[in-house]
Amino acid sequence: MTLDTRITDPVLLQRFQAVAEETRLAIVGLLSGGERCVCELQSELGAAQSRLSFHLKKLKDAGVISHRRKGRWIYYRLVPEALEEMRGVLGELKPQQGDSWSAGDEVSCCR
Amino acid sequence: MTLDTRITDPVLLQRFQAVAEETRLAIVGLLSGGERCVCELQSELGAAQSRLSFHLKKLKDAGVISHRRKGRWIYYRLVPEALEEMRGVLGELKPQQGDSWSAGDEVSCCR
DNA sequence: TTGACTCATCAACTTTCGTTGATATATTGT
DNA sequence: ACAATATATCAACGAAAGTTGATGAGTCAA
Repeated sequence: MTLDTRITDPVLLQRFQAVAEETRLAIVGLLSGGERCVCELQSELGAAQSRLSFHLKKLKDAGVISHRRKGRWIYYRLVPEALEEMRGVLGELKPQQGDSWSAGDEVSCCR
Repeated sequence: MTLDTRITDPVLLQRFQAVAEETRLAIVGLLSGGERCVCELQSELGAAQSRLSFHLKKLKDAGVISHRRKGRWIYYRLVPEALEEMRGVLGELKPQQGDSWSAGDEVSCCR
């Protein structure tokens, strides 16, 4: 699949949006140490339960995390494939050879 | 530097925020094909000049793109180091060994 | 079944973000 | 110096996102 196709994928955008928030980036950081239940995240982040739930939903809807119930608790964990997808796209974004600053002699662009 | 240090870096967050918007992600996609001036982006994206300028500023403030003036035109291009930084953090986020779903026999988390 | 516990959802509110149109600044050609 | 062009900035507005407190729904133990 081309970069152009991948970068216009709404799901990709949704994933970047999911991660691009302070609390959610912190959540993702914590989950990289292994799965956690909400109450653990709650104490580790010092965030209200309602607020945490809101952010977990964003991450889950974007496919960045998944969850499973274990008794009363719900454990969240990262979805490596989602992170890999973002990583992959970022990796394709490097400018080509010859796109250097010092070149500076292209044709003018407008009109 | 530890993952914890990197993931709490405000600049990293700013970079994810910069990229996590439809127009800006499209800009980044276009710039991966080489530098462009604003008027080129304008026609390629069909976006108003003022709007484009707004988004370019976000990307620039986050260090995701840089610019140079060439006569009347200002050319923007990607900053590979910034993309690499994001990529690097995402790469460290993969869960460790033994963090599998089927394990399911950890101690209970709360109280 | 009742109460305690964990988590999700909702409505109201506040804050942040993106858009638009107008204006300002810099550069070039005449 | 002046007009035209390219881009940035600003203020006003609307829309989207985050926060808070209250309530609902599932689970467990007594």
